[in-house]
Amino acid sequence: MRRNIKLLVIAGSTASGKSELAAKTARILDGEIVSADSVQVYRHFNIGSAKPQRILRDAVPHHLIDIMEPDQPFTMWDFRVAAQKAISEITSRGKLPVLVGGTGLYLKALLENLDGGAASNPHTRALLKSELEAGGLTNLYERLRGIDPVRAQEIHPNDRQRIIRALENAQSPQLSKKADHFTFSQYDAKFFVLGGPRKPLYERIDARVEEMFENGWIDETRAIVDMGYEKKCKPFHCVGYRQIMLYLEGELPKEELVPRVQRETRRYAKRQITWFAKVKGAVWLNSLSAGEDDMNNLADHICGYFK
RNA sequence: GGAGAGGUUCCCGAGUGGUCAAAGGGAACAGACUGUAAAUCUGUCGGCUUAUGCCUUCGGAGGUUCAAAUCCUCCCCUCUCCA
Repeated sequence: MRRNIKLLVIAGSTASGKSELAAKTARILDGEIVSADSVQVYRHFNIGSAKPQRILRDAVPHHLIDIMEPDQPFTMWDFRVAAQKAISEITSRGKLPVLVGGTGLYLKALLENLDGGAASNPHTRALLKSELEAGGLTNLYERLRGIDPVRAQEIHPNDRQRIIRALENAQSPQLSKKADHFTFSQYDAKFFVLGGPRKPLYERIDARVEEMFENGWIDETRAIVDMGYEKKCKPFHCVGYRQIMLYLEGELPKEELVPRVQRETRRYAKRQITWFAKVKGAVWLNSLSAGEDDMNNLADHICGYFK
């Protein structure tokens, strides 16, 4: 099998400067960007997901942004399929695919060809959720132990989300197994992680969150609600939108909103960093020194790997 | 000036003689991660070359006791009410 599709991956935590740097390098290398971001796929969630600015998007083609409505489910599997498609289109044009994003699982699903098990089934999931409410988590966990003790071993008894998924998977008929899963990656990816010292990163996050609120994040959220989307829609549950929803419902005082979102964003960044720290062969670059010249240098540095 | 209430480990807050390095929550730090992943979950959280061990800690200084965050004395500070 071919393993020759070259890929540039630029990962990193929120506010690490991925989008900007990716656009720069993509322009130099004649590439197109494929976003690996679980929230940017959703339309209308613009400010809070820090979608790349218009200027960047006009300068370089971006894929997998604004492809879903807020009430549509989108999973790591959907990402893998969509990204593979986008990548093959890009390469067929003779361009370099530049994966950019902070969603570690998505990147992994694509790069390592995770097979993911049975397709998620809204019906069984709903059933399991009602069972959870009726019988408690422990019962579900015990059941999982009976059906798939190996998987149960890997999951913590408190992890309701994974327990439900594991049961959903275990209870599904085998036919749902994907036939086309690869045993090795078809991609030859060069993986970069943007970041830097924790302190400046956190300062940057705090400042950016504040800026987002100044840019009308609350109004944007309210507008999406007014469009008729229910709060159970997935993107409403991510960092920031979630807290804004609480505020709009009167559950969170206004003066606590911004600090709260800043804190959650910092935590999110930490989780991302923890995730990327495990990626083998990744090259870490300090992107926090901020200056325009520094960014250009970084871009040149990255491009050096593709000559 | 008088009457009450209170000062506990980074914060909030339990604890009124031993089972207390001290519940619980928060914050912080670290980690996990195969179809919700910006999600979900876990661990650590006074110090010590890591121990059924030692040392330091519950406003301060003394005292009682085999033993005190817990009892007594004095002092300092905070809050509420009355003047």
